[in-house]
Amino acid sequence: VPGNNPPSVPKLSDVARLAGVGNTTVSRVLNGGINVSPEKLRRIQSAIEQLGYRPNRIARSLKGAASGMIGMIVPSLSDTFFSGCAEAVQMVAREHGSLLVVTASHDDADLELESLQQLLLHRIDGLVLSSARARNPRLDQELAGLTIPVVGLDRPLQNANLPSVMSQNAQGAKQATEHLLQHGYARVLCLHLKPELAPISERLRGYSKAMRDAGREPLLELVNSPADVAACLVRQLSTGRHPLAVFTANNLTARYTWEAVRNLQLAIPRHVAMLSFDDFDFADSLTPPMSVIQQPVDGLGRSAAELLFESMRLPGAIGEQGQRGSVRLPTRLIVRESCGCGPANHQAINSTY
Amino acid sequence: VPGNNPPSVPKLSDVARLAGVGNTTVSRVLNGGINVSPEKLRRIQSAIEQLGYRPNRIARSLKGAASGMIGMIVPSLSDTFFSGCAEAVQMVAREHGSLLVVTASHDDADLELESLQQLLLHRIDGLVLSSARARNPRLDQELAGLTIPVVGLDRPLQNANLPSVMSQNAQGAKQATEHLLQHGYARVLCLHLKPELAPISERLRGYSKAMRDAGREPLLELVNSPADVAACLVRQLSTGRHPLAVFTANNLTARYTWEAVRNLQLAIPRHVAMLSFDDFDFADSLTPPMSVIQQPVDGLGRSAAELLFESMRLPGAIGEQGQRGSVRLPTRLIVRESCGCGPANHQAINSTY
DNA sequence: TTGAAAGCGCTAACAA
DNA sequence: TTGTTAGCGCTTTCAA
Repeated sequence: VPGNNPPSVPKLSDVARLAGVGNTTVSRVLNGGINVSPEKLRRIQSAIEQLGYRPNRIARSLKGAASGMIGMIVPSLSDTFFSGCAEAVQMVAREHGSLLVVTASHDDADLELESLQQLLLHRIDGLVLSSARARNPRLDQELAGLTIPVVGLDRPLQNANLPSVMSQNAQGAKQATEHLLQHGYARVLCLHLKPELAPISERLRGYSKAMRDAGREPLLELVNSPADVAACLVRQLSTGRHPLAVFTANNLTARYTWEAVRNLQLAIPRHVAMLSFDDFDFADSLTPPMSVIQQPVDGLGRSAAELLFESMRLPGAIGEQGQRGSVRLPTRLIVRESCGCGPANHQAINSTY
Repeated sequence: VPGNNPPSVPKLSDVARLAGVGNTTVSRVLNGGINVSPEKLRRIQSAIEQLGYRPNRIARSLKGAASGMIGMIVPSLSDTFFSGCAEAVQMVAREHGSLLVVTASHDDADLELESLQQLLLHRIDGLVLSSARARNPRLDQELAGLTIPVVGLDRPLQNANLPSVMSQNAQGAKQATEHLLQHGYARVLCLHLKPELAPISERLRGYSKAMRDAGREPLLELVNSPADVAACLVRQLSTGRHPLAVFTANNLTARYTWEAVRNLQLAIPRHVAMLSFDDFDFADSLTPPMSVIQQPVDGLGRSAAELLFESMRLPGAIGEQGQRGSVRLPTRLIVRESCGCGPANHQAINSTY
C-alpha cells in the first residue's frame, strides 16, 4: 500500500488484524496450532505468509519461553578440534531452529565464569561446555544452580554431576601403543604435555595400560618444545639397543617431535617410529605420512548438541541422569606409514575391536 | 534471609526497593548514571553489588535498546582461517560487552540468507559477513534494507555498498611471485582453485601482474586434486628447460602440490621451488619448511569487529561511508626454505614494501 | 533530580 | 474454540 509509511517488520498483532482474529489465536497457531478452527488456521497462515511475518524471538523469550539460543564455551576457537566441534554443534542447533552463541575462555577460569554469566543473562536454553579447568569450585557452584541443561564436551563435568561427551581416549591410546608394540618396537615412548587435562591423562592411562599388559614399563615424558623432544630422543637413542617408537599424546607434541626428528636428521620410521593422537590436515601429506588416532570431531560436537537438545525437550531429565548420561565415542586408528607400516597397508581400523 | 523462597535472579525492581528509590533511577544508573544524586547513586550501586544484580539483556533489547549480540556468518567454522577470524571477532565483542552468534553457511546461498534472517529475528546489533557468493541479488536486497551495520570479512560486499576488511591479496601474491622470480626461477606456475572467490581472483591478479612486470606470461592452472597438480608438473618438467617454481594460491592447493611432489619423487626446491598463500600449522615443520604469504588472520577479525562496533556507536555512519570505509590489511612473506632460500635466511618480510 | 506510568511483542491465565 | 487481560524486565516519556 503506497503512502503507508512505517510497515517495517510485521508483528503478531498485524497478522491478527489482517486475519480478523485475536492475538491469542495467532499465538496458538505459532505454537503448534492446537485448539484452532481449520478456517481461522488457514486465514492466519495465509496472513503470516502474506506479511512475511516471523515471530520476534526476543519478545518470546522475555515471556519465559525458550530463547532459541544455545551457548558454547570452549578454550579456543582457533583450535581445529574445538572449531570442528563448534561447527557440528552449530549445525545441530540450526536443525532445531536454534542459534549458537560461542565464547572462548582461553583456559582462563575467570573468563569462563564471566562468559557463563553473560550467556545466562541472554537466556540461553542450554550450554555445551568444554571447561578450561578440571577442578573449579566456583564454576561447579554456578553450574549447580542452573536450571538449563548443560553438556560437557571433551572435558568431563563430574564435579557438577553433569553428562559429557568425550572420545574413548584411553582405548585409543591403548590401541596406538599396542600397534607400535606389535611392530616390534620394544621401547615405546609417550610424549605429552598438559597432563592435567582429562583427555590427556586418559590417554596416558591407556598408553600405560598397554605397556604394562605387554610386560613393559611405561616411559612417560613431559615435553614443552622440540628441544625437549630432541633431548629425550638423544637420550633414548644413545642408551638402549631396542628399536624406538614414539606415541605423541596430541597434535602439538606430534609437531614438536616431527621437528626434533628433522633437526636430529633422524629417519621415520627407521630410527624412530611414530604414531600420534589426533589427526590433522597435513598428516597424510607428510613424508612419511603420519599414522594417527583420529577423534570423531564432528560426532563429538553432534552428540553433545543432540544430548543437549534431548534434555531441553525433557525438562528435568538432565538432573536425574547426571553423569550417567555421558557418552564415549570411539576413535579410529588411521594406519599410514610413520608407525612402520608399508605404503600398501594404508587403512583405517576402528578402535572398538 | 531463610524461609524466603524464590530469590532466584534479582531484577531491577529488587534493586530499587533495596535502595529505596524508583525503578527509573536505577535504570539511569545502569545507563551512565546521568542526572542522579551522588547519594542515591551510591545507595543504588551498593544495592546492585549486594544483590549481585545484572540487567536482563532480553528485556532490555525488547524495549528497543541494543541486544548485546553481534552476528557472524562464515562459509565454514572448521576452516582455520575463518575460525581464527571468529576467535578475534569474539574477543572484540567481549571487550564491548557483546556476545557473538556464529553460523556457517557452507557456501550455500539459501542457508546464508536463512541464517541472516534468523539472526535479525534475534535482534543482533551488527553483523560480520563472509559471504558465500560474490554475487547474490537476494542477499544484496536483504542487506540493503538493514538498519544495523554490516561489515564484510575476506569477501567484499560491494554490491550492497558496505565496507569490508580484507587482506592485500594482490600485493601478497605479487610479492610471492617476485620473490620466486628473484630466485631465478624463470617459470613460475600459479596453481589455484575456486577462482570465482574474490580473494583468490585478487591473488591471481597480483601474480599475473608480477609476471608481466618481469616480462613473462602468467601460467595459471586450475587444479582440483593432487593428480591435477602432478599432471601439470609432469608437463612442465618435460617441456621447458627453465627452473620451475610454483605459487599456490591457497592452503589446499599447497597440500595438493606437496602430495604431488612426493608422489613424483621430486625434491623441493631443487626440482620445484614452492611458495604458498596462507600459513598453516605444519608449514614450519615440513621438510623443507614451506615459505608462505601469511595473512593477518587475527588482525582481519579484529579490524572487522572494531569497524563494526565503531559504526554501531555512530548510527548512520555506515550508510554514509559505504564501500569507502573498507580496510586492506598487509600480508607478510615468511621466508623459509621451499622457495629456495637457505636455512640461514629464515625471516619475515612485510609486504608493504 | 525524581518517579509514575506506558509500553516493547509476545504468551498464558482466565473467562466467555 | 475464542478473545480479553495481565504481565515478562526493562526503558522512556512526562509531569512533578
